Formats: sequence, structure tokens, C-alpha cells
Amino acid sequence: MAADDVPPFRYTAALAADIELRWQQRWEADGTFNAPNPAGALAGPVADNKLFIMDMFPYPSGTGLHVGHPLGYIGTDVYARYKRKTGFNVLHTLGYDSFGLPAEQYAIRTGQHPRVTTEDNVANMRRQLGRLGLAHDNRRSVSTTDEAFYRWTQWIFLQIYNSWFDPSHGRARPITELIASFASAERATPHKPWAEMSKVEQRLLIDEHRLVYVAEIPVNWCPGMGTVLANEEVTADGKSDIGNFPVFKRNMKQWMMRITSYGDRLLADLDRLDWPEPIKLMQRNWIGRSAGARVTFDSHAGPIDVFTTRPDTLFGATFMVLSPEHPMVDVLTAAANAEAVAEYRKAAATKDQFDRTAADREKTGVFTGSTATNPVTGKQIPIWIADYVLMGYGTGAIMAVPSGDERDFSFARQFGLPIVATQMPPHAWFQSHQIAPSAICDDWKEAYVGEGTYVNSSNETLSLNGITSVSEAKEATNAWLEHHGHGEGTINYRLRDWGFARQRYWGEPFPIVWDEHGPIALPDDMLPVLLPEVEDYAPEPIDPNDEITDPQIPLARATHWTAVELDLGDGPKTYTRDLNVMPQWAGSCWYEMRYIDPVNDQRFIDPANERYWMGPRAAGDVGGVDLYVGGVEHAVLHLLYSRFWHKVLYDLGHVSSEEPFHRLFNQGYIQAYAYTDDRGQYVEAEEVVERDGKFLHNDRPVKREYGKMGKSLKNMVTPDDMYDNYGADTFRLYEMSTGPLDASRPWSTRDVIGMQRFLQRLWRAMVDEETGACTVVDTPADDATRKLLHKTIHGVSEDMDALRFNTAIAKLIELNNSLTSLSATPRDVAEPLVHMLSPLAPHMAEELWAKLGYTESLTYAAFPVADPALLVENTIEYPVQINGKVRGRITVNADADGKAVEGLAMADAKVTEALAGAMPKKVIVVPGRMVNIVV
RNA sequence: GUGGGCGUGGCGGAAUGGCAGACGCGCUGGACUUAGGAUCCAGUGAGGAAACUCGUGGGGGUUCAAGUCCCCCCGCCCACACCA
Repeated sequence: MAADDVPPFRYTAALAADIELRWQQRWEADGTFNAPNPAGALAGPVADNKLFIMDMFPYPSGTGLHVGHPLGYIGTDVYARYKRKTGFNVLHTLGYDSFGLPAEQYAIRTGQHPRVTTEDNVANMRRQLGRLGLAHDNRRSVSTTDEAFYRWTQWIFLQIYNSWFDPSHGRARPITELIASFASAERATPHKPWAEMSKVEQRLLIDEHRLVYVAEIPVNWCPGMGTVLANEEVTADGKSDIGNFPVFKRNMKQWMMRITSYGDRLLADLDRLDWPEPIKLMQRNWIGRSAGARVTFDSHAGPIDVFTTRPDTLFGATFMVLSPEHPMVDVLTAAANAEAVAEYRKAAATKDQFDRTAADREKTGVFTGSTATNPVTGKQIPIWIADYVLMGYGTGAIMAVPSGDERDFSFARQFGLPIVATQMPPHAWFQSHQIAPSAICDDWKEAYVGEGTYVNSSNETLSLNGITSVSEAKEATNAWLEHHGHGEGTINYRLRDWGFARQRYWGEPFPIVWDEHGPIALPDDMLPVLLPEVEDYAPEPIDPNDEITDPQIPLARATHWTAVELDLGDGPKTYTRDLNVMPQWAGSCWYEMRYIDPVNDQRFIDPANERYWMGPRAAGDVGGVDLYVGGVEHAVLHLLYSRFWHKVLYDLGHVSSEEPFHRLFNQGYIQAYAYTDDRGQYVEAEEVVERDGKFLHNDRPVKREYGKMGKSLKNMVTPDDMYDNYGADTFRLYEMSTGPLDASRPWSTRDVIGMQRFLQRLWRAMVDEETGACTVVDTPADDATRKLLHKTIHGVSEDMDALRFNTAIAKLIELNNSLTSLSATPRDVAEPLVHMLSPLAPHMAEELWAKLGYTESLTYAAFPVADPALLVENTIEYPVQINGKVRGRITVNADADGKAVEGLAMADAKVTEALAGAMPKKVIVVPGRMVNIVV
């Protein structure tokens, strides 16, 4: 059958594979996509126009790729190839985020060293992606696990470590400048003058100011895995993402990075970025800046600070609530209450985060037995502890204003605490609750949080009564607080400092050693600190219910490595190395810059190269990567951390750009249907058929679900399947045709054939399927075809610039379909069509370009430009509407004016018939578009 | 709960406020065939013989004109989730 009927040069999967592999080899051999730098080892002549385009780099996981993974990579490749053809020097490559938990877990499962599995996985991904024909500069592909890479990760860490944040300048400065200002007494030191401090005292004071510091903080402790986890590695129900072990909040000594110092700038500079609004919003919410006041309440055990966004309601603060973890709870608890408090604290500590933070829970809490003084009323108010107050936000203590805060209200009702109104709600509010208006809150059913006239809010020196505006009352209260030393207006952030250490193996070692006083940074010339070999790199699991035992850090087993003799300026001494490794995010915080200068062994990046590829293009511009494409899942983590590191490097003068990623684009996801049988087992999705709206597998009904693609869901389709059955060009085209790049869409193998047919038709329009000879003729195209060609060029260019590849493909199909009615394809259409095809289906385009007689790759050959003269129509067909419904059509010379169009419309036979003598009230002529007659 | 996004043929999706459904899949018919799960050609929103009518989740509004703008409701997706 059949196979031998297929003409030898029909564009089949086999021919596609032949073409694709040949061109991929040639591109590789010629270094076709190598982009020159202005300076350094990769220097060459550079164009003024440049485009630095990036994908979020992948984890080299062991399971390989499915067809969902390359969506963004294809998108950026199409765009990059298009821009190359419009004169841009394009930097595009892809590296690997190869440190971290996934690689380590995979290595542990397979029993091999993480480096071996990582390198295997990288090689496999390179093969799968290489077959796609991505136009990457492979000289620039780096892995975060390369020693030559993480050497600079450690170097940047040291830059941050050796800096402090100067609030008066709002930026980071070298720590040496802080030391100088202490030494010159320009800046005061606490307790005693700098000169009188011992070396160790000086050191500890300086350490307090560094952007990297050690602190005892609550972390996500997962005994089952023997490590601390990042927030994003903990599932919504308080279990570890991998292994499903319980996770506990627990205090532990941790390396921290002072990202909160940059809260204001990270927030403000969002306005200067070309990012999707939803992502900016997520970052704003994550940073969570709120303006309010710090208020000090005095107690017998000392002052207690609270943060409030509503200082104006201070007169209504009838009790205080502390987080169970608050450090003052012990000293505030009276003997009679000690047992209840201890019990409550224990219950809160063992509750996992999910239970603890589940919203709309009934309020719980206990009284400490102590009171504090409300600074404006002078009254004693009880101090409670309750788990709805979180240690991780504000000061871990609140003033409770039940009349003005929903949570405080339900707590007060729960425990019968007094409620005092400070604002009179409007009548409508009382009406909606069907209660009589009153500032006595006995009947109130909820707190009132809006604007309202202040009542019950005065003392001898402050009166808010009669004020109607919240902001005015806030200002008055803040001024009073500051004047009387009870607090001040302040800004609070939800953002916490970044916990920067992991007790694992597969990460960057800290370039830090310890002596008996604390940590000491290694000098730059001792980098890199290589990850030592150990017998067993798996973290040691601890009984999942054991919250006490400290983590057994894998690097501690490298006994030959942990103790090291060094001369750090005080003569040779034995130091202990820091045993932590950096979190997954470290390498991705700066990898875009290593793409620019991948082999530079003098600096992490040459300033000239950074300026060229990332520098600001105009005054006030933040600079950065021109286009960064990736999924939304990194909205707040990677994208916030990398902004933070970049800003530190900017402050220290290492880069000219203020932001790493100028423009961000979120690609959608490819999703897939999966099917389960009556036992709930997944069945092969490819074998399921649809009949009469029901889904059947071997004639048995199955249930359909929609979501991820994966091996375990038996709905995984791999790029290799696509290469085998259709070829890479068809696969690329299919992925780009199914929708706009930022939209998620379902995978449908059945639909792929459409793009293969398109390529087959296009191939057949230029190549004889029997002989493989080029059939393009030199006779010029007819006018109609030329017009369609230029309309297509115009539209496709616009679509390419706007990343609308789906509509660009539709336009190319239209043009190609019109060619099939011609006896032969004219060269003056064939060549531009091949150019327009080349970003999308580069292999076929190269092959056709060669058949058209060219020997050079068309990678840098100019993209066609539409002739404006051919874009204007000589005549225009106007639909003529009567009251919005089309009743006739007229064909009018393009240069006819509105009056003429109106005249012709009114004279049209169908129109006069439909009008039936009725007098038009108004005639609207939209030039070039339509006519609407209103009767 | 709060914030954000999205609802268009059987399916994926097109449409600067201006002729809804480009393009592809599927489907129907035809061609070539001993054969078609290959390829090519034509048709394909619904109703209707046709003229025509109805159609973008539902309801209202603005406009000469609404898928598009405004208000209310319903549904789905995502993020955050007692943030003081």
C-alpha cells in the first residue's frame, strides 16, 4: 500500500527530518547564531540595534520534556529569528538551573552523584531542544552548577555580604565606607567610641549592618527531609512538596539577606518596568507596603510596640493581642495564667501552618493576666495572646480595636471584651443591619471600617471628635504620638528578609568560614569554594515527628574540608567552613549577565558588554534584558530575588542597568486531557475516543479531567513523538498557531496535521514532488497576487513585532492558499514568502532558499518590507446599513469623499428599496469602512 | 473571603467601537483510487425552500453602530489567604 505512492519529494516527516538534521548541522558548524560582543573573548563587530532575549531557564529534570515545555522557547526563537532579519544583533541562548532540590532528589533516587545525573539530564534536554532548531548561541549556554559559573555566584554573594544599606542615601554601599564613618566618628557607635572598641566588638558591630547576616528566625523545618524548606517548597496544606512530610515553623539560626531594605525601591521601580500588570500587582502585594504608625503601649514588663494602619482608632483600642511566639509573653504572663498560656503556646506551635492560618476559623486565645496602658486614654487594657496575630508581620503584637476591625470584633465578642466606637457609621449602615443608630456598640453585628465622624476620641491634648476624614485623623494622631513620645508614623512591609541557607548538598557552598566569634568572609582570590565530595550527599532524615533535632548537614560529613587552615590577615589559623549551601534561587539571580560574558574569568561581566546588552537606552530608563519570557509561577520569587541582587550590584557600580528584566512576558501553558476509568486509574489518553459526547476507552466509559501533562497521567506527548511523526517545523508551527503566546491551551495531537498540510502545500508550490526540482518561475506575479503579498508582509510584520504568531501564520496560509490556484509560483512572491516563513519553520525555509539558488543561510537576509503603494485599494466595497443592518453594497473609488459615498449609497437600488421612501434622519459614513443610514 | 484574569460555532481560536466567526481541526460532499486513516477541490454558526430572522454566559445601559465601553448577576481559572 501506499507508501510507494507517495512521491519521493513530498514533504513528509522523513523528508522533514532529512532537511532539519542537515540544516541543524550546518548552523552548528557555521556558528550561525553566534552573537558578537563589543568586548572580550566573544568580541566582534556589533550593530547599534541589539536585542537581548531570554527564556526562564529550565531545571534539567530526569523525566525529559513534554510538548508543553518548549512553547515559550519556540516563541522566543521565532521572535529572535524575525529580529535578526530586521537588522538586530540578537543575543539568545539557554542555560540550565541545575542546582537545587529537583536535581538532588533525582540523584538520591537513582543513587548517583548529583553532578552525574545533572549532566546526563542536561545532555538529554540539549538533544531534545536541539532537534527543535532553536537559534541559540551555544557558546553562551551556562549551567549554574559549572564551577566557572558558581565562582561568580559566590563572588556576588561576597559583594552583598561586604555591603550595608545606607538609609540616608537609600542604597547599598561598601562596608568599608561604614567602617570609615565609624572610625572617623562621623557616624556614632553605640555604647562606646569606635577607637575604644576591641577588634571583636568592632567586627560584631559591623556584622549587624551587613546586607547578609545571621539571625535566629522561624523557618519551614521539615524533619522528614532533614532540611529547611523554602516557602514555595511547602504545599498549601503544610506538607513538603516532595515526600509529603509535615513541615513545622521553628526557630533556627539562618543566613538572611536584607531584601526588606530594598522594599521601597523594589516597589517603586515596578512602575518603570514593561511587565504584565498582574505580575506587578502580585509583587506589590507580596512587598505589602502599608502606611500606618508604630504605637508604644507601656506595661509592667516594659514597652510593647505595635504596628497599626489605623492609628486614628487608637481611642477604641480596648485590649492588646500578642502572637503566641512573641518574646515578651513569658514576662507578661501572671502566675495564675501561666498554665493556660503555656498550653495555648504549645498548641499553636504544634499546629501546622495550614490549621494555624485557615481563615474564618473561630477565634481562640488566652489572657496573660497583665495589662498595658492605652497612651491616649490612659486606661489599663488587658493583654491577650492569640494565634490570629502572626509573629511574622509587623511587630507580632497588635492593638485591638474591635469597633473598627473585623477580627478584633469577633475576638471581643468571643471573650466578652469591651467595644468602644470611635467613629459614627452612616445611617445606611445601621439600616442594613436593622439596628438603631448608636455609638454604643452593644447591638453592632460587625466592625465598621469606613469613613465616619469621630466620637469618643479626645483627651486633654488630642481631640479627633468631629473630624470626618480618616486621613486627617491619622495625621493628627501620628503627630500627637510623635510629640508625646508614644510612637510615630511609619511604613510596614509584609516582605520579610530572605532566608538564604539550605541544609543540603547540591548547592553553592558559602564563601564563609567561622572562628570562635562568628563568620568571616573569604577574600575573592580564594574563590571558588568548591563543593566537596562526600560519601553520602543525601540529607539525613529525622523522625518526621521530631521537631527538636538539628539538621545533619551533608557538608559536615566532608571532614577533610570543614576545617581549614588559612591566613586571613592574622596569620595562619584554623577555621571552620560554613556548612550551608545557597538556595535554588541564587544562580538564577544573575544568570542573564553570564549569558553576556560566559567565559570571562576576570570579572562576572565586562562593563562594556553589560552596557551594550543591558544598559539604559535613554535617561531614566532602567535597562535590562529586552524581553524575558516565562511562566507566571515565578511572579514573586525568582523575579523579586533577581531584582534585589541586581539593584545591589547597581548600587555598588558593577552594572549600568537598574533592573535585570526590562520587559517580561508570561507565556501560557499547554494543558492536556487525562482520563480515568471506573477504578480511578489513568488510561492512555491517546486511546480514548469520543462518541456521542461520551469518552470511551476500549468501549468502556472513562472520566475526563483537564490539567497538566505527565507520565503518571498517561497523557504525555513528547517532542520526540512530534519529530518522528511530523518534523520539527510542523511541531513549531502547530505550537505557535493554536493561540496567542500568553494564552494557555489544550494540546491536541489530532490538530497537528493541519500545519503539516500547510507546509506540504507550500513546499509543493515551489518544489516538484517527483524530482525535487524548484518549480518557481521568473515571470512576475499578477497584480492581485502582488497586492495580497504586500498586505501579507504588512500584517505579518506587525504580528511578529507584537508576538502574535498565531495570526501571522493564518496570514501566511491565506497567501499560500492563493498560490495554489496559480499555474506556477512567481519568484517575486516565493522569495518574500520564504523569508516570512523562516522564523516559524526555519529548516524548510533554508531548504527552499537554497533551492531558489542561494548559498548563504537566510538567517540574516532582510525581512521583506511592504510597498505602501500596494497596500491601498483602488476601489472600496462599502456595506450600506440601514439602522445597523446591512441592506446593500456599493463599490466606490478609494479617493471618493464622504459626500460622494453617501450619494452612491442613497442611490443604490437595494437601499432605496429597503428605505421604501422613508427619509433618512442621518447618514454616517465611516471612511473606508461602511455607511449607516438612520431612519 | 480579598485581588486579578477569562467566558465567541462541535473544538483551538480571529475581529483599531464599524459586515462576528480569519486560519486550523473536525464534519459533509466530490476528485484521484482495487483501496484510503494519504493527497487535492468545494461546503460548513443556528433556523428557514427562500426572502429573511436569530446569534459572542445572563440581564440592563451608553451609542447611528457593542464580542469590544459602563452597571448588576452567573460560571470557570489563577494568586494571596486572620497582613493588624
